[in-house]
Order: sequence, then C-alpha cells, then structure tokens
Amino acid sequence: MKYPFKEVEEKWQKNWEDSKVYKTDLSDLAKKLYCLVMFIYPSGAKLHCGHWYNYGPTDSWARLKKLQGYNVFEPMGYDAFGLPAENYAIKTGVHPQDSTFKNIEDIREQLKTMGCMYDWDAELMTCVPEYYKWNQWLFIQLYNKGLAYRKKAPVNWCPSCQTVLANEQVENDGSCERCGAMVEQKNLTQWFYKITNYAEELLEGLNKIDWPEKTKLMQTNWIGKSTGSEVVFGIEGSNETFTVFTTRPDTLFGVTYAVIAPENELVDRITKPEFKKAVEEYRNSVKSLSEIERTSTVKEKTGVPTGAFAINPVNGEKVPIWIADYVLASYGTGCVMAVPAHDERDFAFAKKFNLPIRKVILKDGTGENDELLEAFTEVGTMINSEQFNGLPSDTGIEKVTDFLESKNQGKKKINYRLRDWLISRQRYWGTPIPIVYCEKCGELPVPENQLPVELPYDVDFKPDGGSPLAGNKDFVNTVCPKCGGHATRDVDTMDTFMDSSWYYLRYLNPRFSEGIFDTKLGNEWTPVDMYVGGAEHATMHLLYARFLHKFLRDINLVNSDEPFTKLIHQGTITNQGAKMSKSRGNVVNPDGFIKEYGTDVFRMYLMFMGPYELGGDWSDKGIVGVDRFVQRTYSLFEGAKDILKLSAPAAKYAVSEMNDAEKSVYRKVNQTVAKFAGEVENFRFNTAVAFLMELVNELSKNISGCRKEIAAYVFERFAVMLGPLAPHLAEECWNILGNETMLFEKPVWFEADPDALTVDEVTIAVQVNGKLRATVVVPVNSAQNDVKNAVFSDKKVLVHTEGKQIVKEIYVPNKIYNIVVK
RNA sequence: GCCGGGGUGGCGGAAUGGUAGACGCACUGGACUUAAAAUCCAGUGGGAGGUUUCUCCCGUACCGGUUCGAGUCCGGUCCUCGGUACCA
Repeated sequence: MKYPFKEVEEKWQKNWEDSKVYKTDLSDLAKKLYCLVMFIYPSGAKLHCGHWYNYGPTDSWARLKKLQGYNVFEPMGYDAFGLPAENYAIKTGVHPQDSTFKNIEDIREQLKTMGCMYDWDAELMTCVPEYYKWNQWLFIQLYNKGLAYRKKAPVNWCPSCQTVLANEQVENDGSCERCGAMVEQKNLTQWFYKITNYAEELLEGLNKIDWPEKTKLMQTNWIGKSTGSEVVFGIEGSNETFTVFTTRPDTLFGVTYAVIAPENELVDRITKPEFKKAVEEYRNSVKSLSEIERTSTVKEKTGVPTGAFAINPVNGEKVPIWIADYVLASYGTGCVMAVPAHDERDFAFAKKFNLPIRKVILKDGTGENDELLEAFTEVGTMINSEQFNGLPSDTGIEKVTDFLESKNQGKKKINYRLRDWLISRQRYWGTPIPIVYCEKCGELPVPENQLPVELPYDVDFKPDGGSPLAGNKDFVNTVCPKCGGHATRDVDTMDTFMDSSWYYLRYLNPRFSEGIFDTKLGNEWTPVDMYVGGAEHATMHLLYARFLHKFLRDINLVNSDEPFTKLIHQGTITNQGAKMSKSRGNVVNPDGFIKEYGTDVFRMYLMFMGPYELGGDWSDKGIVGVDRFVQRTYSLFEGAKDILKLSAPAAKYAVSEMNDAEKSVYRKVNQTVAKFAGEVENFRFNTAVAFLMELVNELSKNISGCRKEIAAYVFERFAVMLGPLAPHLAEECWNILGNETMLFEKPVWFEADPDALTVDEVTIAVQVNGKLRATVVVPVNSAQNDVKNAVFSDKKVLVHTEGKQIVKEIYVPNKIYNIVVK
C-alpha cells in the first residue's frame, strides 16, 4: 500500500499533542538542553522554503537529542513588531495589529503542519503589552545606569520608510535594507544605548563561545579594536587644540597637513574668513552624500583648505588644516594627521592637491632620496625624525608616544570602530519609548509601576516624516510623574532588535508577571545550548543580544556571560540564483509539496539537498527520490507488522551463527547505527539521509532471508533512526512493529554492536607507481609479507612490474600496497 | 581593494593524504502490463581498443610544487558567492 502520509501525519501530530509529548518539564534539569531557532517575522508572505530550511533540520537535531534522553526545550514565537506591517498598513489601510495577528494565526497553522517539537505553551509574540512592557522596563534600567542617552547625530534617513536606519541596516549601494530606497542624511535627536562600554568584553567573550569562526571574525572586525595614540595638535594663533588618533605615531615627523571631518564644529571656529565660502560650499556638497558614498574607494578624493594651520607637537612645525570627506566625524576623534609618505589615502590626497610628501620611514635597501611611487606603510628605519633617527619604526611607535606623554601632548589610546546602538525609530509599530518630557522637570523615565506605556490602537500612520504617535493627543499628553504638571511622551518607538535581544529568556515563562523573566529558570536554562539562524545576523542581532545579556548579568538577572553557547548558520536557499523575497517574486511556497509528498518528505529533501551550512539554489528535481525512499521504507515495515509481539529480539547476536543474508543485514544496520548519530549531531543531514537509503537498499535485498528475531532487531533500530529525520513516518513504523508506546513519548536510542563492526577480510588497493592496478582481498591486519605474496601473484601487477627494478614498497595495513618501479 | 567560504559526472552532491564520483535525480536496457503509469532488476565520468569474462589512456577550475601516493597539503592565477567599505 502507498504510504498514507496525510492520515499518518495528522494522527501522530494529534497523538503527540494529546499526550503533551513536547511540553518540556523545566524543573527537570538533569539533561537539560535548550535548542533555539531565530523566531519568525510574521509577514504576509508566510512560511517559505528558507524558514523550513532553518526550522526542519534544527528540529531533527533536537529530536536526535530527545531520543538520546535529553530534556529538550524547543520554543517558537513571533518577532511581531516592525516596518513591513506598517508599510502594508500605509498601502492597504489594514491596521498593523490586525494584519499581524492574522498572519500569526496563519503561520502558526503552517508551523504545526511541520511537526516540530515546539512547546506551544511557551509561544510568545513581541507585539503584546505583556512582552513589550519589559522592553520598556529594560530601557529604564539602561537609562538609570547611564547606558541609554540622547544625542543629536547625523543619521541615515530612509525617505520611503520615513525612518532612521542604523548604519548596519543600510546596504552597500546606499539603499535601505528593507525597501531599497536611497538613504539620505538627516540630523535628529535620538536615543542610543552605550554598547561601546562593552566593546572590550564583547571582543573577549568571542573566545568563550562555540560559534563559526567566520561569524566571530565578522564581530571582531565590526568591533574594530585598534591600539594607537592620541596626539594633541595646537592651532596657530589660537588657544584651541585638536586631538587626532593614530596607530602610527612613529610617522609624526612626516605630517605635512591635517584633515578634519567637514561636520566637525571646530571647522566653524578656525576657518579663515577668505576660506569661509569655499568651506561652506564643500560642507553642503558633502551633506547630501551618504556615509557609504563618501567613503567609497573608487571615489576621487575631495577636500578644501580652511586657511588655518596646525602645530605639530614634536617639532613645532606649521602644517595646513584641510577638511575632506574621507575623514569621518563618527570614527576616532574626527581629526586626522596626514602622513602622505606612509598612508595610502593621505598619499592619494597629497598627490591630487600638490601637498608635500616627506619620507620619515626608510624601506630597507632603498635610498633616502629615492622617489616614492606609493605610500610605504610597513616597518622600516626612522629618518628625518630628529632624536628618533635610526630607530626601527615599530620601536619608534612606543618611543614617540612616551615622548609625547612626557610633554603632556599625547597618550596611548585604544580605539574601537563600534558605535553606540541607535534605537529610536520614527515609527508606529513598535515599543513606545518610556520617557516623558515635562516643561518644568525635563526628561524623565516613566515610573516602573506605570508600565507598560501602551501603544494606542488609534493612530494615523500615513507617512509625513514624523512619528505617527505624535498625532494621537491622548497618547502624547500626560502628567509629569514628578511634579504632576503637564508633560508629553516621547513619540518614537524602539528598534525591533531590542525585542529579539532577550526573547530567549522570556520563552521560559512568557506569562511571568513579576519581572522581565523568571530569573530562576533563566539561570537554570540559559545560555541557550544550540542556536540556529541566518548568517545575515552576524553583526546586528547577535551582537546586540550579547550586549544586553551582559547588561542583564550586570544587574544580576542572569548568571552567565554569553547568551548562546553554540551557534550554527543554515545556508541560504536561493531561487534562480537570488535570495527568496516577496519583492523579487521568487518565493517558493512549500505548501504544494506538503500536499503532494507530506511534511516528512519535504523536510528530508531539504536535508538531502547538500551541506546544511552552504544552502544552495532551489530545485525540486530530486524530491521524488526521497519520496521513493519513504515508500520503500514503509512497505518494508508493512512486511514486519507486529514483529516485536511475535519475537522479542536480543540485545546482540553472534555473527558467526548467522546465514549470509543475516550477516549482511546485521552488519549494515550496526554500521549505520555507529555513524548515524554523529552525522545528525554535526548537522550533516545529507549524509545521514544517504546512510538510511543505503540501509533500505540492503534490507530490500536481504531481509527476506533473515530469521524473524534478526529482522525485529534490525527494524527496531531502523525505526528509531528514522525518528529525527522523518518523525511521523518513524512513529508509524514504530507502531507497526508492535510497540505500545510512542517513540517520542518513551525515547529510545541504540548503540552499535562493536562485534558487528569488525571485519575479517579487507580489500587492499595495489598500486604501481601510484596507479591503481589491482585489488587483493586479505585477512584484516595482515603482515606485509603475507600481502606481498598475494600482490605478486596477481597477473596485472606482474604485467607492470616484470622486467623492472623495484625501488620501494609501501604498505599501509588494510589500505594500500604501493610498488615503486624504475 | 580587504576578509572569509566555494569551484568534483548531464544535475544535487560523497570522499581521517591511500581504490575519486557514496547516496539521489536524470538517462538507457530488461521484467511486470493489452498498453501506459507506478514498481522491481541491471547499467551509467570521458575516450581508445578487445568487444563475453577484459585492457589501457585521460579526468576533481587553471599553472607549478611537496609526497611512494594530492580533490584533500604548499605557492601562484582565474571564476563565483557572502561579509565589509578610505577605520587614520
């Protein structure tokens, strides 16, 4: 009979649910295991293949652990705030809350058909007051510790989304990550979190976690630690000074000009009157450029002089001060000392504007007067540097800094590229920022007992450049918690990365009302043991979550340093070479495949496609192969109905007492058992599926030649191995065999019989000069002399060796016999 | 530009420095069938010859190296995918 996947899948899903098989007992900590996937954004596009590729195989991993006796907690929820719902509202008039709840209903149903082990009692969504109340609470804790602050800053403004984007959310070409519109620069007062306070610890912590090296490297580069010095320059005819950060104080004698970021306030004060016009024009021309455009390497260098001069602290020399867009206000001090001879950017700039280039580091083997054709940025010998002449430049770095320090004109400094996390969004569909502004008392946090600040339903979310909440007078107008006078609320909402930075703690009890989460459970169940999600979150979500976890630790709410012990990225499933997205219209909906083949086949096909971490281009060409495997498996089990009731298999059998078919089958099943768990354990699902296919091929051939009890032994193990990869099918097969309890109700896992893995004969490859010429079958672990006899009685070997001089023979036991001839 | 993956049959992909191509798709032949589909069995990297049981040559993007032996290690080149963007 054809495998009736629809009835079978529905039946076991219902049985699992009725028996609460996937309800995790969080009080049982003996073998606790927290397996987490990045929660889902409930868009109208529903679940697509990419989601399945994330969730299905991860669930298979978790199921292996469940069968191995772990107490697995696997929750699922909805990252429900965010721009797309609001954009959809602007387009269609459907309120974000209504569309979001509707989408969640639909997606929940889809998720349930996947048949994952989600503990649905732990389900959460971020757009309800019970959740976002704690975003606000957490904001206030950060505020009270001085880690949430406001500042005016140039920000990326997306004219289409009408919102500010973090740097990280702007694409390479200067377009908005979400809608693709070109991003502009705009100055707004915004809330920031001081993630930079944790820069060093975020860097250090990477050594303690089992994450992909490339992800750790990306975070390392993102944090961008660099060790150098701050050097104070005077300004001619002024009491003002400015500070530059440099990693190359050894080149200080080579400074021939200085550059200040065009936005820097100092520019107003130092620019000479006759330069004012040109400076203003240049500043305006730069304003329209995004940071991405400004810093493009292909862009020609631009800049103008200010007419002011800087005084070099080491030699008192006067050098002109320029402004140029290649210096960024947001990195370091926003001021740079320019050493064209030894910095590529400065070199290009100096060449273009005919500024002097002075060599102060001599490359070994070159002359002092040789012309420089490009900047020399490596270590050499210091020249033209007064008392430092002759020193190797790497030693000079420290000596020059010491000298500056003694004159109080510089010091060692560690600089980070990481910037503070901008969390304000001029948007409706998010967590209101719990701050009020009182005319008398100023800026005040909302008292904790007044939380949550509820997001009102009634707003006009037409895009007009401002925050939609500003239009709701009932929301905006409030009383000052301090003086009782009139006050207004902050009308911005929070970045949704806030929601996703601590959700893994809330899952443990989403209804907990006495605090942000149950700290006892948090300490017992986190860090998360296994976290699986896309590599695109390497520097945003995954860095923010680490930051807030450390903050929660510092206010004694968690007892660990890191949120996610082990991290895996699933690869991207593309379609016709492009990432699946609604806007491209290339989303592959799995529903049709589920209808035709069932959820187990679809899940297994995704796993069979290739290495999990590589992903690949979508094609349904091979799915019939997996379906055939399921059909063959099912009919094999049908032939073993109630076999466990008829014949209870022993724990192991002696191979010597078996017939050929039994030997072959018994060995194969034990070989499979021996390697299967390791494959699933390490997310090598493709080979795990292949091994089960090999087993089916073997059983098709030989199972009919086996005694009942051997067959029972084999089928029992086969059904259990199906468990992680095809849970519904496995449960059905387990039942067919005559088991009274469900596999996932009373988990079972088998170990291989080591005696079945030993072989008494091996095939050895015989090579002549590295070329395969024959194979010989010899007893396992044969001595070289015994093999040699077999080798040299082989005709093909003789053909290639006779009449030639044997130079050398290499024998690797049980593997190879190589003869080198001349 | 820099950093990090990856390049293996017609296709998806397997291979602790030791018989390259497991497993699957597609294809070919056979069985079953009135026929087709489904299923089952067999074959299947390319080429040359013997053509039944065989033998040889070539072959893991390209060039070179280490080694008895390289898809795997080393040096260089090309292509491709991701990350990043003058970070002083």
